[in-house]
Amino acid sequence: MDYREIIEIDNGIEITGVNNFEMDHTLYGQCFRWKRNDDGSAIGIAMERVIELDKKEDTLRIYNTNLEEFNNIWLKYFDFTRDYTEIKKVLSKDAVLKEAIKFADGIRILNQDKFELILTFIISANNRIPMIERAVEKISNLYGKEIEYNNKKYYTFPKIKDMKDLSLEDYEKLGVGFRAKYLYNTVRMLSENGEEYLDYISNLSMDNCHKELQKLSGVGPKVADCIMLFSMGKTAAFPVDVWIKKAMIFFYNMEDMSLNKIREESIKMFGENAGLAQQYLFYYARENNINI
DNA sequence: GGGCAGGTCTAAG
DNA sequence: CTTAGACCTGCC
Repeated sequence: MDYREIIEIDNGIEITGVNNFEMDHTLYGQCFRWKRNDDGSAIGIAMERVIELDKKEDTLRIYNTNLEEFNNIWLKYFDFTRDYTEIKKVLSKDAVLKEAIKFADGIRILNQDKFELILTFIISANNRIPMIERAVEKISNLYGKEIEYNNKKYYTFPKIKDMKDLSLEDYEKLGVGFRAKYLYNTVRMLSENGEEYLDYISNLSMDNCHKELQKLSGVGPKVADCIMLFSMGKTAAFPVDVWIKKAMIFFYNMEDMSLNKIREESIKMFGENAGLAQQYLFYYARENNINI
């Protein structure tokens, strides 16, 4: 268990005895809708809600929520049903991971909305984070639901039904460049496949899920792995991007082989928690700006 | 100004 | 099944 007790406070909840969670390690790599304040606290729009996070020592406060909502939504979203101490113990048998974990020991996997993950990570392909954030915000402002918090307006990420009738021109106005047609095709396909389709996919085996997701326009092996890891609870998924490729070659002396082979080898090495290993390694590699 | 960014698509061997 | 090239856009 990665926390001790949860109590309701004024306009929120307080979780004490929090282990294995640092906001800086978790919020900004997997999601594009968290904003960091200067004091380290954060505000984010997720699961059709706005919440604020503030952590001091091992006490985490979540504002604009309550106990019931925490149990129904945020418990799963922040992956508090998983025991990271145990996972880290297993992964630490690997010397490289032991170091990487020391460096980013507060990583958790966020269990996000599937549709949001698909669209935002299609946009992420060969793109920069500020541009991705801008596009995701634009989509939300245009097609999401307006919600108010502290006299300010926020916009949730839309549902499939909110976007199913958009034209290609609508997508081109988002400033996503060549990815506009990917989004257009994917939303149409998801809409045609019906509401249950994404739940159906998420229940498939690793390999079948990975293959099925790549039928979506703009979804290749890397984005498919991100979707599986960040929204479908598939912790064995191992997204291979340029940084992870560098890391596997640099730290594990892997040959400079194809991305798919690096993926296969890594999943073989790290097993059911390969995705968590990927997160530690990604953070480690990127923060240290390793070069080969 | 050319190069590049959390890859994917397409065409061709 | 594997692999080069092109690709929007904005910032260095």
